[in-house]
Amino acid sequence: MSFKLYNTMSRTQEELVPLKDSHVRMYTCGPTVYNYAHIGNYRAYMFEDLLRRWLKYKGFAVTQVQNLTDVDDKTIRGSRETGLPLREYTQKYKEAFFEDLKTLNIEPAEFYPAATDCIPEMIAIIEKLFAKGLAYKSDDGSVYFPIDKFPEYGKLAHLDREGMRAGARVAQDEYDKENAADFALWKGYDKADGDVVWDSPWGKGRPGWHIECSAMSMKYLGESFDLHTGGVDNIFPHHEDEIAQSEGANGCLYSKYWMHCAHLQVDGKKMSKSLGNFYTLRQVLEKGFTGREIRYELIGTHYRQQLNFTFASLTANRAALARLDEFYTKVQETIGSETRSPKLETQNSELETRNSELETPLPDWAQTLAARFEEALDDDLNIAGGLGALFDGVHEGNKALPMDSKTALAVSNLWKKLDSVLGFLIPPAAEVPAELIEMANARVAAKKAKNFAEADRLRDAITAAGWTVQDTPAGPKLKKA
RNA sequence: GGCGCGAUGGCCGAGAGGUUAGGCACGGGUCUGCAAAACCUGCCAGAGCGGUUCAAUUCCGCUUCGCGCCUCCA
Repeated sequence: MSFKLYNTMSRTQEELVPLKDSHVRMYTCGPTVYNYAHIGNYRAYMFEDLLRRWLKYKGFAVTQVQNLTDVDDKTIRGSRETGLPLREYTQKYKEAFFEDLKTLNIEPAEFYPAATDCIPEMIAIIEKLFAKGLAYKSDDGSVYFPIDKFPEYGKLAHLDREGMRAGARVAQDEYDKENAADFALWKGYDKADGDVVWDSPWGKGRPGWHIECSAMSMKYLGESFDLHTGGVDNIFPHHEDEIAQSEGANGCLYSKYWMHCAHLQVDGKKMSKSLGNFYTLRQVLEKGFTGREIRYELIGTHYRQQLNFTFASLTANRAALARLDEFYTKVQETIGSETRSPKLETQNSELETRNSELETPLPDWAQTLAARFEEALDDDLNIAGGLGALFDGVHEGNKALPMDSKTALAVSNLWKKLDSVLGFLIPPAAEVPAELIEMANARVAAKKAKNFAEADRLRDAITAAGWTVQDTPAGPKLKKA
């Protein structure tokens, strides 16, 4: 089955066919590193993560570039307010961004170029545009792109220039531009920029916002690449302007497909500081939720649908994850129970090798799960359909327990395969403190002696320590509550 | 004003022109010292009004409501 995606450019679903072989080159708009990124930012990065993981699952080679915007109004303001040099100021937030990606188990892209490292490439594009008459310099030293000279301007956003008038907040006091809608390629030096300044053939200044993405994508992916993604808000003007600059300069197609992620809302409202519903990832973690739980929340709604983020659903997701973990743990125990020996690890990996050699077939229910999952994800990343298949599979899998160890191993391998897409399926190994194990064992002894009061007391103590104990045929099982 | 998206059960959220989505929560049962988990089972749907059709929650139109973009916000 082929992967179908919704292309913003055509406003229809299309089959993904890379420009070259089975190699997908994708560019994803990254963070502006002026602050800790908020959960809305991560919703978009999560969508891109699911996309890249699905492409790899489908057998495509993926080269992903995600930029770091480290020079713009906000980073400059932050750097001036804190009295730190721009590079030093943004460094902190760059590092925080990478930490957050780890927390959410987002796979790293192949390249994370910073805007300030690609200034020469940006200048080169602007020079090309000058040569083609697609750039002009204004009196204040800025360089603009004349959109009237690019007839296809508006093709992505489906904006016709006539409709852009009434009601739109087009700044009328932007002097120096030939047309109010022309956008800046280069911003002439302003005193407010302090020491944030570069030389260029047309004078001192700094790059415009849009040009950085054109420069960085071209540098790593070539003049034409396969897939460009971002938040819906980027469609206009950012991506429209990227197309104008890039196609204007190169005279060839910029990106074959465009995918855009809808916004996240909190409690049904647009997230904003004034409404008090604005959260960085770190703030949600501080409320006691794990990266894995937040990942589940952010990935679980189709990317083109607004995601309503609530703490209630985050809590509900915890129970759903526990259900998945319960099943996975039982499967692991089944594998372990028939390979009990001091060299458990070795045996397991041997078994695993043997399994792949012999290709122990998956039971019917697991094959159905995999097929339904793939069908759903192939349909423009229908994650809800995929999760439905997963939970149906868990239901059937629970019924199929106990299973023999070879089957369990095959199921376990399927789980690992699916986890390469979902990134939350394999539960984190929890280290059980020794004294809790002792308490659990003491409780078993108390139960044998029919001293149920003592057994309950021990269970309460374990609960108070933040764990739960379950009685299973294989003995007591401790889980983090 | 222009462009676009959406409205499903207590909550979250899919697919399909006639056949169980799924998750969370809740009710009953099996198992268990009691629990937990698991299993069985129940429960509650598709904004409103028209139209097409043998049949629509699913297609079309209108209305209402919500949301996004319209110059640097993912």
